[in-house]
Amino acid sequence: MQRHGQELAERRFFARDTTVVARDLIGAYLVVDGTLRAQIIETEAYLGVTDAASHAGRGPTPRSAIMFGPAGHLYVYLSYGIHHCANIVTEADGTAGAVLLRAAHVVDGVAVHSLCGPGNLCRGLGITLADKGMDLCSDASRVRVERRTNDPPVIAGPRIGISRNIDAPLRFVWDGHPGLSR
DNA sequence: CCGCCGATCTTT
DNA sequence: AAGATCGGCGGG
Repeated sequence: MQRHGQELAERRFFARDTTVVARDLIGAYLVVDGTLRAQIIETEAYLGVTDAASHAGRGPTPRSAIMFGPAGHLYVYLSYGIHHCANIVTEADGTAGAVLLRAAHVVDGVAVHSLCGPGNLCRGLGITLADKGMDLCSDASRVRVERRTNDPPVIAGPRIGISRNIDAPLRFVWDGHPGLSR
């Protein structure tokens, strides 16, 4: 695995405004099992009780309670009974928020490829419901986040695949990234 | 308890 | 355009 030397994201990085974190995560690296590196190229922000599209939009439920907890933990849910979707919890403890990881560009030294779509991303990185609640800020966790060292061009737009609160520009994409084909 | 429907993806 | 596939959640 290549050494990049970036700093690992601390809890205070995630414990900020969800929209800001979603934008700042573009270009950051997911490091999985210490062997797989994937640079994030697309995210979406899901807010708290004010966001009808968010799982936290109607207050905490057994599934979404983790979104109200401390930042830096992984919120994973099952989509359409088939796919896993991974989020990173944001905001101060007690305030709901999470960033959905939608696409990443894998750089493992041998094969370089993109994982487009949240289900494909989880599949490619081996993230399942078993990883729900994982603390990304713990040395013991198999998934870590490395902060980016420079700012890629980022475009904001409406989120994808939702039927409520459809206009809010809470989707963030690395503008012009070659791996972003669908 | 029952029924609906989704932060998706693949195939037709 | 539609099917796979199932758990969470809201209504009764």
